[in-house]
Amino acid sequence: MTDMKNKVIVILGPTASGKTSLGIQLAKSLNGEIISGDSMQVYRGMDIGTAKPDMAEREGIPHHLIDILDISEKFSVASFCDLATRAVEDICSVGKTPIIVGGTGMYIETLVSGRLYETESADEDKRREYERFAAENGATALHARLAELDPVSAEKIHPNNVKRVIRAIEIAETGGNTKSLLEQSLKADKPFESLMLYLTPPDRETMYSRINKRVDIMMESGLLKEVTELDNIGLRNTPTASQAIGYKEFFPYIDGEASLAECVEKLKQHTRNYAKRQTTYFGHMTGLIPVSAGENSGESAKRICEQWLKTL
RNA sequence: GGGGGAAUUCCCGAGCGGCCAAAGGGGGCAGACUGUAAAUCUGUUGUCAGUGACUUCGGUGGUCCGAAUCCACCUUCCCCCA
Repeated sequence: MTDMKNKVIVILGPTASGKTSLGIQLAKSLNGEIISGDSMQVYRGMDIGTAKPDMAEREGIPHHLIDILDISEKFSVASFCDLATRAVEDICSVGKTPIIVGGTGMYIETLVSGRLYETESADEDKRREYERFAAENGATALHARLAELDPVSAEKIHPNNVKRVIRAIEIAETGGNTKSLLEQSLKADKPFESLMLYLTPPDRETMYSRINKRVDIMMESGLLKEVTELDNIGLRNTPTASQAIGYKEFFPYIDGEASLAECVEKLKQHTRNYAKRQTTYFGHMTGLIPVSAGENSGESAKRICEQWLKTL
């Protein structure tokens, strides 16, 4: 018997597609535990806006990677992969099935493929310096610097995408290697076997109206209060949490620069845009098993999972 | 009742005789994505058998080789004086 890899089930899909409840359903019937694959649910206090399942909804199923950070803390793919990998091991070690549920495509793809490589972590001061450089001399000038250090990456990254340009420069300058070389030499070593269920979105119109409705419900549930309280403790100056959709949209209202209705509208729009971006992202991922969200999506998903878990 | 201003492509908004299917922004649609990813960025957006043709700039009729741009009338809206 060789070293058998752990098996994990992954559920992904755009926002408001029903991932959370499907995950819990599966966890119940497959003796599983949930690992959240979401970049924002990790933050304590961000509940309503991130559509975090509350205790009742969780139905006693243990959830990992939820409420593990203070909003002031930074989160990234790297930390996610780290923590998620550990969670998978823990869950498997007690004979249970890990079920990763989330919509952050990049996090999940990176985790599952095991393709994250080691390199120096980010230097915030350096980043700010580059940002200033780009602001003063133009994005093209910064891109030109990348072209000298790593022409292959420069070719692939659009000059206007300053964030990515900076990251590539960062790698080239600190790692003694370049982003493109790392990408090339990368041998994806999967940390575990995974079955990826993709909750296919309904037609655009339905998806959007579902999103709009969900935002209205969030408002009724006290989203504004949640945002205001978090803003009082510095949300808008946090490195990662401040980016969350469902929060930043209200800053103009809090500052008296826009009406509540306008902010809610923006929030709906951003959520719709986000959902679209997610579907684009999932669209290029391979190995996804489409599951249409519906009444018996739980049943069919369950059957697929059971069968897969039986195989070696 | 008198005087003045405005009507532009899905929306806002430039254009003020040819270089205008019409700037710019928004929205929509499509896409990229390897340590900020709920972020960041790109393309596209009148129609069609698409280096070209055709229909658009409130309506109708004029002027002109030529009009979104000028004139007349009509419709609607806004402002000022009554």
